[in-house]
Amino acid sequence: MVVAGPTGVGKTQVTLDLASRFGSVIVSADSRQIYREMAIGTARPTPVQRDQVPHYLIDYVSLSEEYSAGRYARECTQLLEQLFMHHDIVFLAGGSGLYIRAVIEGFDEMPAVPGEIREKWTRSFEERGLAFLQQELSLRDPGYTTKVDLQNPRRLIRALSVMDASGTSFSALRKKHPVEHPFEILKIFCNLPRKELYTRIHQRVDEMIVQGLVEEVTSLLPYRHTQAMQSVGYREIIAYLDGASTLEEAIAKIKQHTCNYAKRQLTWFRHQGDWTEFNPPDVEVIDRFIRRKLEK
RNA sequence: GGUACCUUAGCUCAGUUGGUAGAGCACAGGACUGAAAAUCCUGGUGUCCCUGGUUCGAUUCCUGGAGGUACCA
Repeated sequence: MVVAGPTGVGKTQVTLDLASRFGSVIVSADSRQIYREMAIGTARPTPVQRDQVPHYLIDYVSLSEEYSAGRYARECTQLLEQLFMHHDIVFLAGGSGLYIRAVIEGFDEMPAVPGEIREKWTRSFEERGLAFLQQELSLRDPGYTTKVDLQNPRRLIRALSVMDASGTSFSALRKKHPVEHPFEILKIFCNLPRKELYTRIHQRVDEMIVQGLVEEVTSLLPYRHTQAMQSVGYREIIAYLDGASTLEEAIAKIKQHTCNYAKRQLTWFRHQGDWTEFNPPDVEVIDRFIRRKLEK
């Protein structure tokens, strides 16, 4: 069972309810809850919730480690194999669309890119601009030029880095071979009316502050330059701690940016695969849906 | 009370040597195979504070008024 949905929609509670009903376990598909040090700002399930149902891939790596969708795809797939030896049903739940897709559809094998190579290309971008990257790409992999978003430096840096590390063209590595899974996949999408979702997000941000988000971010300042710390909720509090904004401004920004993020998630899932949509409080409805599918 | 400056898109502001205007953010839509809570793309007619005046024509210049900011009393 894959449970996805925008941030703040109530996935955690629904998945918890469902998993306990089916005597199952939960594997997180969340690119930020995976970090041990981040709890409040990522709305990680509480210790109480984690006592009710076993959770995996939460609280899993340290901020000092590099993590990636590729590593997630590998480790999650391996984990699922193990879990299915003891369980008929496993819940994969989260909002990181790419992570979920990487597991469901598989990720092409690509060589690891040493940090220095990416840094090298990042520097070229900063010093010589986007046009330079575009030019390099059209020299090394003209075919990919028609597929990538040429305006997006991240994509160009990624492709050029992989080619540097592998010596092969990026297109040649991007085979998009679908994977075969030894299990059935049922996709459940949690959604709410936009307004209601945004209201929930606002409330949740206020709760995070009460729970001590500022203190959490303060304690993580040594990691401020990591990618994970650029997440919504963290970067704004860092700006506040730097004196670049007031707390009120930071909170308003977090609310806004979280809503922006939720919208991006909705766009992703709307166009990525066939999801059956539900309203999160309707555990009964989802339960019936799952049982009907299981009978077949 | 006096002097100076400000009043333009939901917000912060730019601009028009007088021919009714534009950025960022917001908001909406979209992309995205290893940094993905990231990154990127597309979409802007709004009594240009109000009132008279000058002018073929004023948001732009002038008069008066309202609100704001700073300084002086």
